[in-house]
Amino acid sequence: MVNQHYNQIWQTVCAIPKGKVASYGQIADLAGLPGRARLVGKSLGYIPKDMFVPWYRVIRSSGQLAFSAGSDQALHQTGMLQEENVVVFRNRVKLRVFQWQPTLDEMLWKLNG
DNA sequence: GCCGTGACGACGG
DNA sequence: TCCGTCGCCACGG
Repeated sequence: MVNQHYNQIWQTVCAIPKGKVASYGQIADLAGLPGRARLVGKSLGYIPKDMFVPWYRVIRSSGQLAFSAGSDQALHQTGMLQEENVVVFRNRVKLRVFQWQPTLDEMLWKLNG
C-alpha cells in the first residue's frame, strides 16, 4: 500500500526521455504537486524493485547529483547517466545541455495516460 | 500535537 | 561558485 502521490511521481519520472535529466522540483510540478520537491526525493527511495523507474535522471535544480560526490550511489548514478551519453563532471550535469524541456505534446500526453 | 529529519529549492553574501 | 539560512511538506517518534 503506497501513497497515491508516489505513483504520480513515478509516472512522471518515467516520462523523462533517455539522455535527459529533470530536477526534483520540475518533476513535482509536472506531477501536479508544486512545492513538494522533497516528496519526490522520498518517493524515489520507495520505488518497487520490480518496477523500472529512471530515478537516476532526477537531479537537483543546481545540476548537482543528490548523492554526495564519491559515494557508491553517486558513482552508480553517474554510470547510468553516462550510458545514456549524459556527461557528469565533478558530480554535476550541465542543465543548459541535458535538462529535459517537455513540449506541450508531452505534457498533454501525460494527462491522457 | 510538537519536533527532528530529509535523494529539495530560492536567495543573499 | 560555494556556503549558510530559511521555507517547504510528508512522516515517524
